[in-house]
Amino acid sequence: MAAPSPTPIAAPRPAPSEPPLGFVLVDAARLYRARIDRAFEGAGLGLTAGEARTLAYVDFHPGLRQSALAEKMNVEPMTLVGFLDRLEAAGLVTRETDPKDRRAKIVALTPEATPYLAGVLSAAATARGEATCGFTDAEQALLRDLLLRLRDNLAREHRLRDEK
Amino acid sequence: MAAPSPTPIAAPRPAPSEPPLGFVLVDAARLYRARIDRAFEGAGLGLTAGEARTLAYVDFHPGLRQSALAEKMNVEPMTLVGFLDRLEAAGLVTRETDPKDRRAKIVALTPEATPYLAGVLSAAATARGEATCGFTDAEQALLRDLLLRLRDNLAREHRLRDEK
DNA sequence: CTTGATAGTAAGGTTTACTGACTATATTGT
DNA sequence: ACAATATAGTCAGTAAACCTTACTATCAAG
Repeated sequence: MAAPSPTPIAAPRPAPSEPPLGFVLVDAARLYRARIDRAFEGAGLGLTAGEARTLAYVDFHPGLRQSALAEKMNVEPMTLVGFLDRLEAAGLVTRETDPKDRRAKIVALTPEATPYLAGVLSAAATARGEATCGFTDAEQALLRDLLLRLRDNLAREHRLRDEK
Repeated sequence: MAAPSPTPIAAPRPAPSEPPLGFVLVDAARLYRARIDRAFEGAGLGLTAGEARTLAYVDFHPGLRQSALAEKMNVEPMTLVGFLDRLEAAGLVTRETDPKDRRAKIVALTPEATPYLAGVLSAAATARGEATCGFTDAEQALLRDLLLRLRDNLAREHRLRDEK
């Protein structure tokens, strides 16, 4: 066995046997997003995933300024502008000048948004049901908790980098 | 219970208290991808996340045709073409005509790919370590298993839709 | 009242991924 | 044998989501 061949081919890498966590996560998210896009399309809401996400976040966190909303969503303010532009053009949100700071704008849902929001949550629930087929409630909750922790880890880092 | 007030404002929605699973997943994946992109950029590999993912998949599943590789990656064949074009131009993969079917091409890594692959795996490990900061090994494995199941649920559905 | 920070935006680019049309090759029915 | 058809890959064009850079309007402090 002395002087083993230089193994010019097929080095003895540890063979991860399955793709690393990040690949699985990115794959799962891509499929999930595609599924949600289709669900929204089928629901005839005329909303993209990003717009729908914005709508839901405005509902979860009402009365925020754009910058604060962008931070909650972990997107750059400029990314949010595009979403809000389309939602505002569709009459689903308003941008009202903050009386305390006329540079800032407060985002709010219009009454017209209510059925859209319901459609968004319903489509999201459909997609979720399909994705978590075979999951127990406990597993589903566990997955969400793990993802929340992971997201917060990354968001913290992201923010540190921005503030530099 | 008779004739409850019509609650004209602020309907009693169940108040999800936290964003639904799908939103958390998409958020987490976006941050993860951004983190990986930065890691690759910092590593000076000159690869995007998609290209790196392709490289890793070719390594996990050597000798596949493009169509089979695309299916493994859960992307459309056309999406894979772009990744392979750039990887081939960079001299990291080859497309060799399958002797059994001259329409088909077998994707393989070149020797030059080895250090890139190592860099990819290393950058992925760094990002993973940051994302799963505070996770036990068991939690990390659990998360991966849950995501794998979720991904397979969605991939199955995706495939059914395609074959229609 | 100027100097500097902040909120939002306009412009433009990158990555990822899709659909539909096309070419070359293979397979199958008659 | 050969026309009909299916398949593997590709070209072209499109779209979503996100980013960076630079600009305007407003505010806050010296």
